[in-house]
Amino acid sequence: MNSSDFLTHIAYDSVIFGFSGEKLKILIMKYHNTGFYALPGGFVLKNENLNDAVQRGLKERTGLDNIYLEQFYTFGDTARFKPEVMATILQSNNFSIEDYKWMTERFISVAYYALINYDHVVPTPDALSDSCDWYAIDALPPLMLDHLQIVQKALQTLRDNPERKLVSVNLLPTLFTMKELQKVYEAILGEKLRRTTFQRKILSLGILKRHEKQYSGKAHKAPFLYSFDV
Amino acid sequence: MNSSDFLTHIAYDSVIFGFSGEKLKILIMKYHNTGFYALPGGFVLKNENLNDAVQRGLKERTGLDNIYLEQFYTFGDTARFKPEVMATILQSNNFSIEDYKWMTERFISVAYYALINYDHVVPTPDALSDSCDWYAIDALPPLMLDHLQIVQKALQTLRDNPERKLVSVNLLPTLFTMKELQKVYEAILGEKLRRTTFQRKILSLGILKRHEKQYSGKAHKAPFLYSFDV
DNA sequence: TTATTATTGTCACAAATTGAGACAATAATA
DNA sequence: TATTATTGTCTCAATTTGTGACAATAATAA
Repeated sequence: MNSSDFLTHIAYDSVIFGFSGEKLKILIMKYHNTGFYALPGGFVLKNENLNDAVQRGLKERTGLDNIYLEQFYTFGDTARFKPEVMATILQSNNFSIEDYKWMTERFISVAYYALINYDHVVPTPDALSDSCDWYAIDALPPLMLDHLQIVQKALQTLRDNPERKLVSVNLLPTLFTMKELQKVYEAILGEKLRRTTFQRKILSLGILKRHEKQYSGKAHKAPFLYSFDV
Repeated sequence: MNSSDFLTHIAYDSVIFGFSGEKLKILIMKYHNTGFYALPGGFVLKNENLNDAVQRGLKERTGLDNIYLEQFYTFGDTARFKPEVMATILQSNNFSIEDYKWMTERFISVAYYALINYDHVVPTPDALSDSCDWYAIDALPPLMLDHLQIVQKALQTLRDNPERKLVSVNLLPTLFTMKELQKVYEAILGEKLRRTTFQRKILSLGILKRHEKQYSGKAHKAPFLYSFDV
């Protein structure tokens, strides 16, 4: 695969949300020697569907495979074009600026978000990056270019329709308790919810299947386990 | 302006919704000599914001100026790449295929929708097209490429959040009656609404300002006129 | 065995929202 | 002056949501 296999001027960026009991976090990559923090992103092959490119690129860059991605906005301001940033990254990785000239041109970036249960995956950085870590959404490092703006728009999109997207399907293990489900909603919405109202509401949607109880060893009534049934 | 001023592989398409008392309609262009029906679309200049390109292009192609546009999806499947279609259009307009080779390459298209009151504007076709007409959403001509799919996704987006986007602002004249407003909602949602419930609900949102009555000359009580107050 | 503790599932009642119809108040016409 | 069509508003029922109460556990401590 070489430079000329990619569509020029088109990139994607992804906001990978993870959840693990308490907080909503985001996957951030750090580029070698530059100190640049960035969202996982990449390019589209000339004969590849845009959506497939995102799946492929994400697998290559983070090791994450087969995750549910939702496109939410395409960023195309000229202000996001900072040729010196990409030049610095290329140089730090000993890529020839001549060969990768197309990478220093302006890009329009299609942004996606994904939701995963981060206990079940270990993201691994690719050759361009020296790390690939989770950061809580209220404690992000300084992100390069307009990536903070991209994160904020992703979060807004998520908050605007938490039920329609059935986000929790991907953020929880197959079987989960009502309390765990509630914590997902609270993390996304950024506010506490009332236990009884939440339980009644979510059950009335008819999307949950009830299973056996979960005996945790704690000194109290054991909660039922649920799975999504849609 | 010549070919090399544009970003390669990036296009936009727009779904312009119009309303005039009864039905929701869409603006469709017809290309010279080809019989192709298409959404108004265009390309992005190298030093131009994506959103500005759409405004500019729409003005050039249809004469519509300064309208509220909302980006809703970016279409990037390889299946939408049909080089022979663009070649046919170029030939029918006596454009040299050599000079406009970039136009026959694959495009990823960012789609926008707009909402306008179509009594107040007269869209006029550009040089590429021989017409620029309104079609009811349930009586569209056969559209080229994936343009029908784009229309359907636009409509879905609109239906999913008719209030958040305050769509009616742009579909109605400055002053309008409650009945006219109700008809807009009915056209978008594709269903009848209950008069009293609708009126109570919309008034409770506090986004309307009441003005003098409208004496239409009909033999019944005159309705108040409203405007949006946000 | 028997309290104790923390949490869960469910119910009950109030408050708020929505559904559905009734009805009086008009503008014009007959 | 009655008639007609439509509008603004009210009422009451039905549904949904907010809020707290409470009994039913699963483990632990006495």
